[in-house]
Amino acid sequence: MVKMKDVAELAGVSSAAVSRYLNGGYISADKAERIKQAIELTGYVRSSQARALRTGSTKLIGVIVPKINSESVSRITAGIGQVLGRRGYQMLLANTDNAADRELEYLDLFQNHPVDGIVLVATMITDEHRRAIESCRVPIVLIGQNVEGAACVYHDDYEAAFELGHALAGRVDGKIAYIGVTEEDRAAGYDRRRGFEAGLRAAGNPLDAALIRLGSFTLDSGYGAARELLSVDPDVSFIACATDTMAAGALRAIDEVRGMGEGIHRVSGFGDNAFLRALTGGIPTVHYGYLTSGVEATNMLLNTLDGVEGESGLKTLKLGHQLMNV
Amino acid sequence: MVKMKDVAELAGVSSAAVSRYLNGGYISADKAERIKQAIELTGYVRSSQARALRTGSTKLIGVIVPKINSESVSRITAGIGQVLGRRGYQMLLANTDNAADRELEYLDLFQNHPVDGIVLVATMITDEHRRAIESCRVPIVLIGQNVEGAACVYHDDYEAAFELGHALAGRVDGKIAYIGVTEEDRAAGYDRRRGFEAGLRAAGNPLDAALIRLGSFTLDSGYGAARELLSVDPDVSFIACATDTMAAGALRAIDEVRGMGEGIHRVSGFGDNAFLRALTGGIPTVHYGYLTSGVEATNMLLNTLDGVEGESGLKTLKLGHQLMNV
DNA sequence: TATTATGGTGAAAGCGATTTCAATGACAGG
DNA sequence: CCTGTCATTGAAATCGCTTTCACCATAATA
Repeated sequence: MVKMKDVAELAGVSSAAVSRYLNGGYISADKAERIKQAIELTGYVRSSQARALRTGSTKLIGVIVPKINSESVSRITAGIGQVLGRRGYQMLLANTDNAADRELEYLDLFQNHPVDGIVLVATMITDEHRRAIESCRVPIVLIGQNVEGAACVYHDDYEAAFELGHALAGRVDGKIAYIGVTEEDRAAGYDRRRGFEAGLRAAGNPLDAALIRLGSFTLDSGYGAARELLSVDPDVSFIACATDTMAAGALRAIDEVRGMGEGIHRVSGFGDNAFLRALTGGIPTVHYGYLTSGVEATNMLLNTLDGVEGESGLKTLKLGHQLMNV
Repeated sequence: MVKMKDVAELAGVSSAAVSRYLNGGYISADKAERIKQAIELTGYVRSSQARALRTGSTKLIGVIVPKINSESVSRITAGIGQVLGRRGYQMLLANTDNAADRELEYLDLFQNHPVDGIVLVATMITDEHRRAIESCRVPIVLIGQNVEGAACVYHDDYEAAFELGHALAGRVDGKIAYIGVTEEDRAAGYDRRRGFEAGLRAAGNPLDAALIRLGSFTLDSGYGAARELLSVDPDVSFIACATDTMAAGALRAIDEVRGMGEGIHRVSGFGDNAFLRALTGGIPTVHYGYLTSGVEATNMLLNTLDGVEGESGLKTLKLGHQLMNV
């Protein structure tokens, strides 16, 4: 492995000069040229490990996600990766498989170890999380939740759910049921349910608390909850879900119990899943710019790290949403 | 930041002793105990950068994927991450967005830089790829393609497509069309099309070459190709696709042109997508153990790196498949 | 002419670990 | 008592880079 010293010798300069050449310090034109040639000749690449040890910066960003194989998360991740690549950073990906404690574990691992910054695609935010975020040694940005005191890029789930509920209230005859997710997930659990309820109520068609069920983000859990709802109360004619994935499960349940329908105006979701859109013609749902949230969050983080002036540093950013098919 | 020397001083030993304690060298019981206490007291964690510089190993694995937001890839990635986490490695994720040149770029970046090994979720394998893989400084495993001379974990797309074609040939009345992907993708493009054609032919119902179209892995491209097929030949009654995603697009096209049907026995795909399964009741498709392929490939790679004896090192591994809904 | 700046330069001091090496004391065998 | 093992030990050398620092020309200023 050719190292800096070799290049320096070949170019007839000191390794300090080579380092300066590489990092843009004082260097005369002719030596710069000789160094450039020597580098090309030897195929030298600098050891990021040595550089990291010396400078303390690794050009690595830790990305913590709750589950990689979900459409929303993988879109966010795509956005993050896009910006990271463009700006010369690399992504250290940690998948917690929805286990909050592994989230903390990685948060720990990352800051003690090699990353310059962290993007946390957040679900549950416990007090322990808040503490860990607070005491984080490197800059950190959250995606998907709005947490006081931390930089966040999020969508207004309450508002979106309110609008969805309000819009739906009038167009559904029969009872509306709701399949949510754990309220520990403030955004997808608490905010969406409360917003939806408030929207229905505002439209004069309040949600029957007996028709609320809890799913676990999966298609199967949506299916199971829907089956139960349909068997408990045959008057249920519409099932609103906290995610499109669960809505797909609910749809299957409805198909099984009631026969195939035209697929729309029987369930609603969140996320505007492409498959659901194509295969059902479009259920009422909320479109979020997932990719954008990854992009925005990452730009924010890197601006702080690179000290880009004029550009905004860490702050909280609310992104817009769009009601679909209502 | 507390360093090894601090721990050593507190414990009244040399830093060499602390290093030995950490790495399992000769150390007496009482000193071990004192070091243990000192570490707990100070909250010392060792700098992976310094360690990496000295040992040359980063405990980082580079993972190159063509696109993160696709079900198959994200399942594979989940499998990779699972093993990596369990075995004390971390994942450096590079998303090439389906650009073959960025694949090469990352291959380069990774081996010059900080990773101990590479998992390449492969699509197109050009000669340049082959050369890059050949000359790779670190161990590398491919997923999804079977390339001579490289360690590969793959599915037998030809065989699966053959079986699918053969099974389908008898049950479809009317013409069968095919939407494939670029044949530069040997597995998903070339093998699937050829296998499917051979299966149909073997069953005495050969594919009309005029009814073959090319998509680009996306739902929309499946939709577009299907629209065209349906307008070109009204006798087309079944559209086989190289991926479930394109099949979903084709299904939407069929729905639009011919009205909603019962959703099955009109298209087929590859990948056994969960949404498709739930929303259509199940189209004929091939189930691959994507997660398993990630797991197997990563275990193989880490076995080589860690020098696990008894366990298999780098080799090529063909995984099974399963026909669904035929 | 006497002083400052100013662009350029290399030697050398780290960054925080791992690992070689020679030295130590204890202890069994002769 | 002497010698050879053997488990332990710390000093010191690296790993490959960045960065300070002192220093040197040369140009600009007084």
